[in-house]
Order: sequence, then structure tokens, then C-alpha cells
Amino acid sequence: MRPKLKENVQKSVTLTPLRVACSGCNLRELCLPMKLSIADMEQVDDLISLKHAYQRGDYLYRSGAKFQALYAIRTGFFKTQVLHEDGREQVTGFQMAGEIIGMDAISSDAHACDAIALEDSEVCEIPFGRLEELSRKLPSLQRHLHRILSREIVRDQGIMLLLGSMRAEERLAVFLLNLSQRYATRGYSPTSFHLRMTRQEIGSYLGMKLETVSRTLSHFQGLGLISIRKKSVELNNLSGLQTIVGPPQQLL
Amino acid sequence: MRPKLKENVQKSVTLTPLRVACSGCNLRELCLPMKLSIADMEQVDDLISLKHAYQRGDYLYRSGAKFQALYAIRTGFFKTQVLHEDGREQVTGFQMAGEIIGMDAISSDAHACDAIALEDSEVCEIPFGRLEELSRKLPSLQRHLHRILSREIVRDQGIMLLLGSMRAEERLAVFLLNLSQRYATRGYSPTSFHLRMTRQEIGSYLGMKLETVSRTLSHFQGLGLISIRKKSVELNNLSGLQTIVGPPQQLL
DNA sequence: GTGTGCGTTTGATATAGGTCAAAATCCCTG
DNA sequence: CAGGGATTTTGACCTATATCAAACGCACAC
Repeated sequence: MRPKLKENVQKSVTLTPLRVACSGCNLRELCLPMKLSIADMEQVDDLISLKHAYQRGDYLYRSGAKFQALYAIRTGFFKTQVLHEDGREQVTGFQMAGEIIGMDAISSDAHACDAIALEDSEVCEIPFGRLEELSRKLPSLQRHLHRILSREIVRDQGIMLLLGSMRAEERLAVFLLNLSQRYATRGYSPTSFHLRMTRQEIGSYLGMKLETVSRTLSHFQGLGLISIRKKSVELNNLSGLQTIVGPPQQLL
Repeated sequence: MRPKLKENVQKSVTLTPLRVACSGCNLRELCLPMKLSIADMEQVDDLISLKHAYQRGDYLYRSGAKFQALYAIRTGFFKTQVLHEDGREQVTGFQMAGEIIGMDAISSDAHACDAIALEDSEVCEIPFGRLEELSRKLPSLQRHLHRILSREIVRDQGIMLLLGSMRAEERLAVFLLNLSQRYATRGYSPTSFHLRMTRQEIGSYLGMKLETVSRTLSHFQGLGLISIRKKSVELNNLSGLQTIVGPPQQLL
């Protein structure tokens, strides 16, 4: 039933004929947080035609694939990764419901990374040509698209800061706090959640080896900051994690 | 005459009343590589009103400053950096003529990083509101704006790969090859150029300490790959540098 | 010209995190 | 429910890079 990630080779897309309406979507505040008239909203609904289902391990898109659309995650969890020819890979992000992915592909009309479902997921497809067209007519949609693109740039800069100037403990604390905050935004517990990714994927994202991820998590547990058992984490002391993030503790 | 970087505190902007026309700019192929009718081009010329001059050490913008415009670098060299409250800084990029910066600010209407001139520079200002307006009328301009934003995302992903999974030698080789390629694109020698930034800034960008930058450069010189004296570099063996970039040489 | 300071180089030493290995646990498959 | 691969944990050891320190040199100021 549950496929091993590496073996899901083909892009197995289950088309759900069901039309999804943004106007009725409970993620709208995350995905399209702008005010539109009813008539304009209908045009947006028109744009986002199909909802596709992906199983754990499926590719949403592959590096090199022709760019067609942006994707809004409706449910589920994805990772994006870039591959270096010599086999090295770098996870560039983990995406959850309400987030939009695929923007790397606009610049060259081909995707620059892979996007892979880490659990069974549903995705709304946003044909980019039509999005551009509509955003020419709706300034607030245009503005929103620009914000989303820019937000991605800012996010990436934050990761550069993380990878370029933080120690392993700090990176992991930032990572946990970031997940916490994103779950909170979605109405889930900020202190208790399941990690959808492996230690190896966390490590790739944070620029460290899986053993170091595991050791550091154990260390946090030893300090009483978190409880972790396999993939379920409990953050027992958010402000304690916050204080980990900071320059090397010379005091204390 | 030549100010120390840290002391140029105020944003000293010299307004050049001269109107600059994109239509006549020799950087157009880098900055606006798209075909427009003469009439449309005039509208773009209209948009990009003023050319400002900055001296070495001047801030083009600061983190937190209100977002007004994107900036196209006409001549000169900038760095962008993000600061963590605890004083740590991360250089997020080095920008040269024909490149556009400031896109981080769109998402929140405030700049998320600092941009600082590393040499005397001239910059074209592109008021963003008017750019959005015009891009609603000119689909090819709209498309171009989207490409530029997306290109920045792809660039950042490349840096994440670099910071997250390459060794110091590889990072520095990638850095030198990237500069080489960008100078080549601008019609300068790909094998002989001046570094505008300090070892410390290179180190910040590449996630390593200045001493490691210096040692690694010396090492490359020892291998005959480059010649370096202070800030002037000569790349003697581009393909040799290429082979440095790759998984840890187990063979050889 | 001489002094001062920043940037750079180089050396000696320390350490965070990587590597290798083994055991424990989990989870899917048959 | 037994078997086997994948994932995780933990330990022992190693290395790439950081840290600390000293000396040098160039650029600018006086």
C-alpha cells in the first residue's frame, strides 16, 4: 500500500473531475488573501480548474519538465529538491496546505527542481498563462502574484542565512519552530505534530548529515525541550528552543 | 577620498538630472531582453525616470525601508546582506551591471535586506507601482518581470545547494566560475578580473571564514589553477576549476 | 615620508560535525 | 505473524574548517 519513495517512478495523477472553487475553499486566506468582487472571484474559480491527487512518493513535477502551471497544495505535504549531476541532492523546501509551488519554472519554462509528495496529497492546478492573463485584468490578483513570488525570495534568503551562518543546533531549532508556526497558522497544534520527512531529508534541507539530525534531536530531548519518538514530536518549551537560536552560548 | 565602508552611514544619493533611456542603453539585452514596439519602448523609457549615483559604501536601501522601486544596476557593483539580530550577517548576493535588485521587498512592502555599493555605481530606479501598471498593458513586459522574479528564486536555490552540500573548495570554485561567466556575458575577460569584495564578504556569502577563503585561494594558486594577488584574480585553468566542483575526489 | 589601520596571509591548535559501524526499531510484504 | 528492507539511534573515531594569533603590506592621513 505504502510505496517506497524511490520506486514511484511514474507521475501517477488521479484526476478528480470535481471542480474546486477557490471561493469555497477554507485555505483561501492562506492561498489567495485578497479581496475580490464576486464576479472577479468567479473568474479566479474558472482559472483553477482541476484538482489532482498524488500518493506518497509521487512526483508533482520533475526537474526539466515543461512548465505549465503553478500548484496550490490543498491537502498533504511535499518536498522540493534540486539534484546536482554527481548525485548530490539538496532539499530546498517542505510545502504544506495553502502553499504554492512551481515558481522556479517561470524563468526558463522548465522546472528547476523536483517536487515529491511526502504523503497523499491534493493539489489545485493553476495554468500560468491564464493566471497572467487574468492578473492583467485584476490588479489585486497581479499584486498578489508578485507578493507570492517575492515571499519565496525572502524565504530563500532566510535559508541562506541559516545554512551560511548557523550551527547545527540552531538550524534544527529554527526548523522545528518554523514547522510549529506553520501548523499553528493552519489551526493545528503548534507543539505537537508529525514529521512527514525522514531524518535524511531534514538533514539535506539543513545542510547536515542524518546522524547529526538524530543526535541533535536526542540532545534537545535530553534538555527537555522536546519529546520525540520516531516521527512524532512534541515541543515542550518553545521559548527554550528560541534561546537555542542565537550566537554560541558563551554565557550560561 | 575613498571612504571606509562602515562609515558611509547616510544614503548619499546624487541625482543626475539626465534622463536615461532604456531604448538607448547598452545593457538592454541583459536587463530588458524582450521585443517591444517603438511606442511601447517609449512607455518603458518613461517609467525608468532617474539615474542615481552611489559611492562605494553607500546603501542603496536598508532592511526595513519602505519599498518604492526596483533598481537596475547600470554600472558598478553591489552586495546584498541580511542581518540576524545577534549581529551575524549573511551576504546573499553580489550584483553587477544589468542586474535588478530589490525584489525581496515586494512581499511585505519593506526591504528584507541591505544593498550596499562595493564601488561607485549608477542605478536606474523603477517605481514598482508604475511597473505593475505598465505590465498590465504590455504582456511581454509582464512576462519579463515574472521571469526576473523566478530567476532570482532559481539562483537562490542554487546557493542553497552550494551552502548545503558542497565543501569549501567546491564553493569557492563555483564562485569564481560564476563571476567569470558573468563578466564574460558583459564583454569582459572571463579569466582576469578584480574582486570587488573582501575575503570576509566572500566568506560570508559562501558560508566560510575569511581565513578559509584565503587559504583555499592560496591552495588554488598552488595548484596553478589561478593567480591571485590582493583583489586581482586570473583564472589560468577554467576546466581545472570545473573539476574541483564535484564529489570529493576519491580517485586521483 | 611616516604612521595608522584595515585587509590579507599563514601557522598552530581546537572542535563541530562527518564518517563508519553496529544494533534497535519500525513497517511493509508475503 | 514472520521476514526483510528502511529508518533511526548511538558509539568511536576522524577530518574539514573554525579559532586564535602573529606578521605583513598596502592605502590613506598627516
